[in-house]
Amino acid sequence: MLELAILGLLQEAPMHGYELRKELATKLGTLRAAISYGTLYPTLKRLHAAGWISETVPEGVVPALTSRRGRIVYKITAEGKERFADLLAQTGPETYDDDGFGVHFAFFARTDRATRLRILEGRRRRIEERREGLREVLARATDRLDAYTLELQRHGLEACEREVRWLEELITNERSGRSPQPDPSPHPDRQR
Amino acid sequence: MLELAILGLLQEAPMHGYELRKELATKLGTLRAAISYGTLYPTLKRLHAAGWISETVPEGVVPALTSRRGRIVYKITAEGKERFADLLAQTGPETYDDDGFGVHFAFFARTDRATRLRILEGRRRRIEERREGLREVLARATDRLDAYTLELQRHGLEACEREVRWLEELITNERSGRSPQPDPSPHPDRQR
DNA sequence: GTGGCGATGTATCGGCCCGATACATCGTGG
DNA sequence: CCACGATGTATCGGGCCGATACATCGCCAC
Repeated sequence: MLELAILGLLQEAPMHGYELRKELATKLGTLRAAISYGTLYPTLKRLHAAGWISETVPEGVVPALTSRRGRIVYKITAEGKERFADLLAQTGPETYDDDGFGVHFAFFARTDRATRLRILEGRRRRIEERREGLREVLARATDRLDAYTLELQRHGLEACEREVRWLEELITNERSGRSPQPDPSPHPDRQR
Repeated sequence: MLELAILGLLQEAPMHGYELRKELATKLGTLRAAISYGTLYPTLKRLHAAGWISETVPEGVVPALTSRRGRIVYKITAEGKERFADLLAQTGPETYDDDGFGVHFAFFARTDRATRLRILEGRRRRIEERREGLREVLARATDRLDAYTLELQRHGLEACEREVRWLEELITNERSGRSPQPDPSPHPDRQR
């Protein structure tokens, strides 16, 4: 999952670890807590070993002057781009859980409409199941559970209902073409 | 975190693993996906090693007849109850993240009012910070992010605002004593 | 009656990810 | 001139997950 997110961000621009972590945090918003370095660096090593990203130590225009030391800039490779496309297109069950869906959604601008629809519908189904489970509990176990636990269920149920409505709206928009412009062309690298 | 949840459930009634997992799933509702056995059994071993729960193989009234085999019933010990009380009362930063808060809230019926208030307020603060972060991003980075990413942030922001309102309401109730009856007496063991 | 099948039940393993920790450099302001 | 906060890379122990394996129980179809 993190692999997909990293590849996606590096597709937009090369970056070093610290920067990557911040971009990750803003791009993924609420759906995932800020990634820890204890996760990030090992993952970057893994991606490098797999040949999907390259690690380069940038030596400023004049090495002796601009030597910022340690900074390692990661850049996606051609194989990495293929890998990213594969991950983006696949729609397994893990695509519909909270983390998986969030990451996929964050890169919808690079996903084709058919896949977007499949993911949105899969996610809706998943949330509907969760919602039904909660309704079940609230209907059957009102006496077995204390007031706080019930309140927790009620709040969870409300969140599910709201998310389903949100997904419905997104699906409708996708179908009617009123969706946000996907901009399928690669992002121009941002200046840094 | 899982430790707290297990101890809490076993405080209500002795159980074997399978049952525990189901109770865990309903009690914790949305806030935590169903716990995996790959987590549950090692954790139970850990709790047993620490002396907080006991493992017993129940031999039916007449062993040869009712032998259901393997089933291991876990029961909380006196030390376990102390441990549970300690965990319930402590309010570190991990008490305010999604998982931690959910588990603590689920056992609010066994928590004293002062602690409940502290936790609710800590949680509110945490969510308010998250909310401010999202507002920041939405205000400053509208041009840097694509429409889908923005929609994700917007949706996250809405969820934060709603959760803050929910917490406000709970806090008000706690302060005015209109909160759900805490029922501080130990649950009568359910028949099984 | 028996044979399969879904629910019940215990258990392990590889691997992802986290929090804590350590350490070095840079820019700024006291 | 030096202290401190932001920037930056890296490791380690441990919690938790999904996949997998395997055994039993109750029931229904054949």
